[in-house]
Amino acid sequence: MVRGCGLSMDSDPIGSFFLHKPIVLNSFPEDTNHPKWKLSPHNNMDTIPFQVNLSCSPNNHHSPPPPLHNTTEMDFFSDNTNNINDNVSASASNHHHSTTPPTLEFKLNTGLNLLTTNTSSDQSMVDDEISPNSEDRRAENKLAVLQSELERMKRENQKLRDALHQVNVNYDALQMHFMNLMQQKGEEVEEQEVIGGKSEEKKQGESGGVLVPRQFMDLGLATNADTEEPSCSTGGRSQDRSGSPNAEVASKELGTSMNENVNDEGRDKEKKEYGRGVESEDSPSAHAFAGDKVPRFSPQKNNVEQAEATMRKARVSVRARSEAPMITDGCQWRKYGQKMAKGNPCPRAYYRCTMAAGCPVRKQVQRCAEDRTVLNTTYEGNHNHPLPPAAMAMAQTTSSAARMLLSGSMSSADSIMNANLLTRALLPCSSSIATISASAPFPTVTLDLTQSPNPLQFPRHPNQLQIPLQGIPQNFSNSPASLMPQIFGQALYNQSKFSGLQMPHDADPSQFGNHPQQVPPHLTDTVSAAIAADPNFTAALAAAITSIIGGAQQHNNSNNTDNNGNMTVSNSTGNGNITTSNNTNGKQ
DNA sequence: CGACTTTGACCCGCGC
DNA sequence: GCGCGGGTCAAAGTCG
Repeated sequence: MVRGCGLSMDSDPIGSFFLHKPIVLNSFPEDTNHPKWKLSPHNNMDTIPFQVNLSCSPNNHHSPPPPLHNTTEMDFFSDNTNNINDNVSASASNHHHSTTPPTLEFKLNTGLNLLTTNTSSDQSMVDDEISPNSEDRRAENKLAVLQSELERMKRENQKLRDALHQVNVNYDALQMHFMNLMQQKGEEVEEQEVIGGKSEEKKQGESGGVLVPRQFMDLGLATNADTEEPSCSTGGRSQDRSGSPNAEVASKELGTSMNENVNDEGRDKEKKEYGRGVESEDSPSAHAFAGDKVPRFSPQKNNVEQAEATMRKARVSVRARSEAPMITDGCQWRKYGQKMAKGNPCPRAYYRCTMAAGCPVRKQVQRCAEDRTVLNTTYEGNHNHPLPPAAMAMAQTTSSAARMLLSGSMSSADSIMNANLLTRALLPCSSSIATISASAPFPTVTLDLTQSPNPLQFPRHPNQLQIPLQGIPQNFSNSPASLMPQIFGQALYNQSKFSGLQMPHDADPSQFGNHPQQVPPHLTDTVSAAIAADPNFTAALAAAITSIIGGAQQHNNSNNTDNNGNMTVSNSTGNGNITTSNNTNGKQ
């Protein structure tokens, strides 16, 4: 889900991401109790649109929402609000008797002008006790106070920018969430139209299914997604199918028999690559079941399974500079092998995700032969468990982009179309390019986060189209941007979910009957067209990708925000490139 | 003692 | 059929 800001993203996803706390550029003590500082329990659009929950300080991204009226939720107010009266009195007295250094003034809320205006009594007292240079000293004090105030305001401004950035992130995440919900809604309607009462038995199983935490499953479901329904916290739907043990058992049983119709090569290959130890999660039988209950249209069915198999082979590759042996991506990994790969003196390490039993996600880590500082991490598979919250904002926000990008994995025409979509999505804020390759053995998304001033430095396929991203942090090793693989891993799942894009348009609609994740082609085409036609969406998408990565970077890097609230990363010397290589010629 | 890493062996696909 | 390379397994070792 979306990090920080205490935003209630699950409720009122569209209207309420605006700010819970107002941005006020001064911090007079009286403001701390001003109604405009009170958190709005609901997103009241009547409130000033610039309300920001400033609990989203760079160091507080993962903190729970602060309680209402909590004066400490803005750290830069804490100094002023907690002991404001003490500070005022103490400072006032200090300044009557000495030339207090400006450092003490940082804790003084000078909005009261305590040091610059004297009452008649004060003036008389000062005049009685200090030297004739008191006027000069007062002027100096005033100057110091103003300077300190200026500094404080600068800090406040920076924090407000950060908060605004976070709000933008939340907005983008919500927008993506909304898009996903809309797509799923359409999918659901379409499914009902297609299968009619065919799923009655299944629905009974769903109703009695076990509620499985699927808060993040919409993007993170593994290949058992064919029997489980991913959703974006859509409540009932999220538990539909997903937690249904009946459906899962049925899928295994039927899949076993159905699998007999699958070509041996594909089956064996899948079992080899995904079946070991995780048969229940990722068995080809489950996918076989997903297609239909009755074997028919065998060639089309093979196409479906081939598409799904290809999607399961889809990979996400990340190039990043890191001195660490492995980038931190928020997941737990266990090394299960290491090999010397040909053409690279550096060994390739093999890891599998251990965050959940049977998670099929694996990754390979290998240093670049040309540049040992570059770590090449390749992810494969999709998580079958909720991802860390920090990863979910990016996951939800970028999933659609990756989905569009990847949805052309089977069709060169679709590849071009989706590349264009993503390009359109990113170009509004970037001068970058996208890449699509037809020569990779399987669909691969490559995210190049190395500090290459020249995006063409690294070898690419000649038929690649490049989409550099704006604001991708270049120092990847400790950056939450390293969570990007999860995004694309999730997106790969979504891609498989939308593998209907690759299905023949004349395919038997009943094939979708028991494969709720698959959307009939015309629906996804419609959705894609709608997305592509919406400049707001594309702009938001581009901003989301940029700002989320940059926002995550806040933990480790100093970020800057321009006057428009756009995040820039301090080390943005290079370009973050997304390279996708879609196999259009690979074996099917 | 459990989790994790290391590392040699094994399996499989592919090209010749 | 054979060799090569990629990927995985699993026993042994290591670590906290």
